Parts: sequence; C-alpha cells; structure tokens
Amino acid sequence: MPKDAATARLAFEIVKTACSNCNLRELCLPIGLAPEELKKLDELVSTRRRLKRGDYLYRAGQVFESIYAVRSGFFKTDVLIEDGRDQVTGFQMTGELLGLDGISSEIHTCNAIALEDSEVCAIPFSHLEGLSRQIHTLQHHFHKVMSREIVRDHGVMMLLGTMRAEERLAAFLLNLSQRFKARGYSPAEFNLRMSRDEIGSYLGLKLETVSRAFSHFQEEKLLAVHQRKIRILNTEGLKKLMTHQRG
Amino acid sequence: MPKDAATARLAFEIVKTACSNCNLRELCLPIGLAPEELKKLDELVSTRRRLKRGDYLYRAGQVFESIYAVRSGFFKTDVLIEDGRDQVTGFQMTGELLGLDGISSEIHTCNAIALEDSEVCAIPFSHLEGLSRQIHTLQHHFHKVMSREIVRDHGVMMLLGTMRAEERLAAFLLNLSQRFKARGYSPAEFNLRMSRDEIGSYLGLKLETVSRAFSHFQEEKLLAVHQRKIRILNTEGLKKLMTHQRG
DNA sequence: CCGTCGGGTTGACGTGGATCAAACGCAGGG
DNA sequence: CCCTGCGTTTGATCCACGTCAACCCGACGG
Repeated sequence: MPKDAATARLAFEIVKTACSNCNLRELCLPIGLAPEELKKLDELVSTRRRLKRGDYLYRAGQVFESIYAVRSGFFKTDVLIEDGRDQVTGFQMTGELLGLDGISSEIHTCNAIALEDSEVCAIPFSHLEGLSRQIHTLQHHFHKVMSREIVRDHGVMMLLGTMRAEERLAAFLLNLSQRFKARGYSPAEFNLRMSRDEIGSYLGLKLETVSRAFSHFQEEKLLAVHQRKIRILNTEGLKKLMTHQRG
Repeated sequence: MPKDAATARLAFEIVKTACSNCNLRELCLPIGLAPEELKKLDELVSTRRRLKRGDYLYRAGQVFESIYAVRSGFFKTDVLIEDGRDQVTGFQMTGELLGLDGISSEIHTCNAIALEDSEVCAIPFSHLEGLSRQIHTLQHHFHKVMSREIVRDHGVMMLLGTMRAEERLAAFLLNLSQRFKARGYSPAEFNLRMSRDEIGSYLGLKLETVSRAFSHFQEEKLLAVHQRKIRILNTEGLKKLMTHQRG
C-alpha cells in the first residue's frame, strides 16, 4: 500500500481557541459547566488543528498525548491487522471525541482520518485529568462520554452479530439521521461523507451488498439516493425493517 | 421466557472486604497504589456480594450505582432488543470490572449473569469518582481500564466484521488462554464456563457452527475437547489459522 | 470535445454458515 | 436401575451474502 500525498501529510495549522465561546459547548466536553469552570477549560484546550480531507489526525502506533474534539468536519477511525484486513470502527462528527482508545496503552490503537476538511481541538490528556480532579462536573461528564462509547460499541457488536444486511444499513442510516438532527441539521436529508466501501467495512458487509441494499430501499420508497446524497422518505419503515424481520 | 428460580433471585450475601489484603490487588483497581492510598481504597469497596450460578448481578434497566470487580467466578454480559434477539457482549473473569456501561445514562444497559458461583466487590461509583479526584494513580488507572474496554470492543468488532467462523473461535480461545495465563492458571488447559450457544452469541455464530468448529479443530489436532474441558495442543496452529486464511 | 479514472451499480454464480432435523450422552431424579 | 431432559454433535439442505465481472456515470484534465 503506497503512501500517497494525503496519507503522508501530517502537517496542520494551529489556531488559538476557546471553549467558552465555542458554539459547540452544549454538545462537547463543556456540557453543564459553570462559567468560571468554563474559563479553566479554555486554558486546557490549547490548540486547534485544521485537517484536509484524507489527512490523518493520528495513526495506530503513535504515542498518545491528547484526545480530540471534532469542531467541524467528519472523521472515520479504523483498525487494521497484519494480514491486511481492516475495519472501520466508527464515524465521528461535530462535538464528538476522538482518541479515547489511546489512553489504555499510551499508544493509539487505530487510525483517525478526516473524511472532509475538518477542525479539531486538541486536549492534552494529562491536563484533562488534572482539571477533572478539580471540577466534578467535568470529571463526571468525561466518564459518561467514555461509557457512552462503550455502549455505542456494544450496539455495533449487536448489529454485527445478529442483524442481516438491510437491517444493518437501516440502523446505520437512522443513527446518522439522529446525530444530524441533534446538531440542528435535517434528519431526513444529508450527505454521506463516506464511500460505500467504508460503510461496508463499518457494517461488516461488502460494498456491493451495501449498494444493493440502497437500491432496494429506493425501490421500497424508503429512501431517495443520489450518489452520496440521502433523503429518508419513510423513517418508520426503516425502523420496522430494523427490528421486525428475521424468519 | 418464564422467570425461573435462578433468574428471579436477586438476593445475595454481603461480606466485609478490603483491597489491601486482596490477592487480586495486582490485577484489579489497586494496581500501582501506594500503601496509604490502598488504605483509602479499602473504605471505598464497601461490600462484597456472593452470587450463585445463574444469578443476575444486575439487569438492563436497573439504576446504576456501583461498578463491580470480580473477585472469583465467571460472568457474562448480554444486551437484548425488543424483537427478542440478544447478544453476549463479553465474558468477565477474576479481577475484571463490570458495569462500566451504566455510567453514561445512570442506567445499566446490559445484564450481568454469573456463569458459576462467584463473588464480586461492589464499588459505589460516586465514591470512586471522589477518591480518584484525590489519588492520581487511581484516576489514571481507572481511565485506562475504561479505555481498555473500548479497545477490547474494537477487537470484537473486528472479529465480527471480518473473520470467518473458525478464525473467530480460534481468536476467542487464544484470548481466554491468555487471560487464564495472566491469572496463574494453565493457558493450555481450562474449563469453558459457557455453553456453545453463549460462545456462538458472543462470536456472532450459531451453536451448531461453534460445535462443528470445535470438531474440526480436534480433527486437525489443534485441540482436545471433552465437553467444556479444553486443552490447546497447538497454539501456533491456532494463531496461524486466526491471521492466515482468507482466499 | 473526448479520454480516463474512481466510485457505484447490476448481474450471474459460488459458498460459508444458518436452518432443520435426528441422534447422542451425560446428569439428575425416581 | 431406568427414565427424562438438556446441551451437544452430526448430517442434509437452503439461502444471504460474497465473489467475480461487466458496465455505468459524473468529475476532471488535456
């Protein structure tokens, strides 16, 4: 696998930033903090990094120092094993945290790649631990975020272990829809930032199967699909498909 | 599904306990703590619970208050969705923590069930947060444990998403072997505490497939299997099978 | 304008594991 | 001792998804 220009690049811009006037503060780490606590958090989030589509935020094997909050843009994380197989473990959007997997061994265990031009806030982890020893709310919120990641992963395990192809895709789309909605975007119409192949990798399916499922959903009038542009026409239908089925 | 005696029972014995003289302190939360810190931890781990095989430690939907450290015995956790499908999300043995999934919403999101007579230490979570604000090492260690759970889940996602049946079982057995070894037991010979069905649920396979894979491993002289008693005859062979294959 | 290229769609076919079904074997109870 | 029941094994068949291959289509460059 040759290193192309994008994967080789790790350069990025650094911008001064502050949580206290970030419009994501209701979505991100600062949730529920008092104004004076928020000010302390400002000192913590020292740098902002800009990444172009295809850039690596970090790579498996790199030393872990910071976690990252997505300020804008869209990421995927993936793990790969010796024999070449790989799997997308998640897609991260605005306000979500990246890098939690690195805490355990002080080494990142997956790659994080920008799927579109993006910005992240880097949060040095030792600072975060320091500050969360002072601010209960921050500590508790951080624990909740980690726990939520575990719960999310269990959901994916469920999906991979028990659902069939179309159920998986329906679950995936409904989840995306949900998350766009929470960010003030239309839950019914959005652009996929990832390829069919990346969706397949996440869902444990081949891209052809994903493509066929999209086509079938269109025939069933559940979706309108134009390349990566998705419009959900029948949310209930998708939900039913997700739980119902299974002979 | 009728509630039988075992599933209905939630009663348990309570025993006074102390981390400072627990022989698991190198495996469990106390890792790396100084003696005086250890003493503080003793106050925190207030109660020990005994469970019989089949007892629920907690159930999905119950209010989350404590995490639990397995002192002896063996557990499984599983999630289930409306339509009746369920999936085992993990097996926990001595020194491992249970209940981390409950932190995010203050409600347990899975069931934890003893697969043999077991004992756990209950650790009230708010106390743990309090103490980890005082003891850096404890705080950091706890974060590592949560992170390790995330990494583990990614491994399972990888397994479910990309491996075929025999690779999954090989990976599963090698993982168990590893964990028994870390606890001072033979890595080559052990008893499975779970049924073929539970293994299958965890690995995203049907019990028949698990059974056939066991039989095939025996033919290949990789294992000796007598019901739930497993002896690994060829670790390297299992490892090769795990990574190698794939046309 | 056309040629190329990468991602996506669609079709034909093969297969790994699910499903269905029968039989086995150990454990527990009478 | 035999009967019963559950977990497991094993076999026969089926089908969802993977594989392989052709083709489409919008983007981009010359």
